[in-house]
Amino acid sequence: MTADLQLAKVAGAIADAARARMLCALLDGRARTATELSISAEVSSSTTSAHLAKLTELGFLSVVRQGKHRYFQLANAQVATALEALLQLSAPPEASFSPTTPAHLRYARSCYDHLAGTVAVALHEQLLRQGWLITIENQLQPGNQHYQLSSSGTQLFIAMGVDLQPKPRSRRQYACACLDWSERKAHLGGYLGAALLEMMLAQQWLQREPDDRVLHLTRKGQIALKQHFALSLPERD
Amino acid sequence: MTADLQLAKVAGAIADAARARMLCALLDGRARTATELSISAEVSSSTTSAHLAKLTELGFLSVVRQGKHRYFQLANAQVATALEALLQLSAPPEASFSPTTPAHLRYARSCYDHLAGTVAVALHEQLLRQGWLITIENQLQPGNQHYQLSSSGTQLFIAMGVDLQPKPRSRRQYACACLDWSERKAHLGGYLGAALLEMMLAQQWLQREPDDRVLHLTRKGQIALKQHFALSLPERD
DNA sequence: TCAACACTTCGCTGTGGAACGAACCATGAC
DNA sequence: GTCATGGTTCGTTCCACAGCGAAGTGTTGA
Repeated sequence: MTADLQLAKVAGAIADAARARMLCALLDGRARTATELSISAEVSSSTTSAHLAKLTELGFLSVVRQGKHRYFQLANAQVATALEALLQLSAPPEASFSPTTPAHLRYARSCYDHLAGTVAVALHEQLLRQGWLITIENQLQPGNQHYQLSSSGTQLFIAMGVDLQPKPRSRRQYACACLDWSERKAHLGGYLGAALLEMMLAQQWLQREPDDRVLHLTRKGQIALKQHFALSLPERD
Repeated sequence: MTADLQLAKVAGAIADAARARMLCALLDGRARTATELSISAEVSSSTTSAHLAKLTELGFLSVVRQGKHRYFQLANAQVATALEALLQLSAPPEASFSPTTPAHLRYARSCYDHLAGTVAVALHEQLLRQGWLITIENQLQPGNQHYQLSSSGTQLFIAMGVDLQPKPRSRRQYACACLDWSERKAHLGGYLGAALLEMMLAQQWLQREPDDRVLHLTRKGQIALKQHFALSLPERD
């Protein structure tokens, strides 16, 4: 199939009010059951089933069976970032000088399963600047930026309680640069990015807004970022 | 209107075979007449007219009247990058270790009106590393990375014959970071990026493949990049 | 002024696909 | 076993919209 038809097909998967609502609901990276999604999308369960089948078949979603529930989530970070790109387009083009993304979303949010926004970009920069994260030269994939932890970085992450062991047999990238749409700079993605966010949530550095992908940087988180990463971030909210 | 409905609407603009073909045809940044686009899309002129009206109204395209012709082109680089993001999604997700973008596209291509791909990213890095390009701290738009030429950079660009005067009354960014989808790193966008590409094409450093956004780095271009930017790039093709 | 051309508007047709309810298949609880 | 619950499959309805041709508008150039 030619590229243009593929493009139309992929866009078609998003171009429906119900499916768009489901995808937006999943943008925070959490998994949801079909019923939960049918409520978000405001359609019947049978309709939902058809939509989810379509999205799964096209590679937007992945499914996990658990008992009689089926949990759906975004299949990978690429999907999340493409959705964010499209969301940016809905804002009025060239709208004077005001940034297009709402401030609270721009500051800290979840992108699939890792952290995105101003905070994430600042953190990513600091990790590289301090030599905690090292770029791997990769001949096979010169495009994608890949990282590994330096020995000092490993120490730091262990000290903070980040789980550094990816699940066995996982084919996922260990650590890589992921484009931050609102910031237009990279933040940390891959397994390490996900593990880091998990720790930050567990430790209450960040709090999820219920049913939303906005993340709130707590006072505790601010102090911890300064302490562990020597990163001073302004307050917000 | 809520974000999810906007998302569906924007995706809907792309989710049609004819419109997708038109958008792909415009991805190289060149402007085309309605008739040319109707041929690309393989539909009648009346159908084409309706499609183009829709795309223009939604902010995907901009139009310039010239005599009895109407020239259409992508409205801004954000549109081009969002389209590229979607195109990436059509590739099989997590397809083992092979990069998703075809090699010739990944190496050098036009993204709207400036250069993208491996070459563009390498160039962008070098411009910053050598201090020819300087980051502007911008309080109003902390997200977008903006640049200006240093005095040595200005000299360099003038020596190469790049036109450094933006059109008067242009509200376009002078120079900014633009995300490179295949590389996942930034390249140079904005007015300066466009002027640079224009010079490179005029000087035959790069050649356009007819009716395609693939760019071919010529022998002359390779030598010039080394001479002016101290940038050694491998051959391709 | 008129013919040629580029494009738009209008009216009509046909189809893809989104919606629902009812019936059906699982799984888990009792 | 029986019942409740989560999800899918099927059949049907219905509407949005892409498609076309014919007629209309506007511009150029002879």
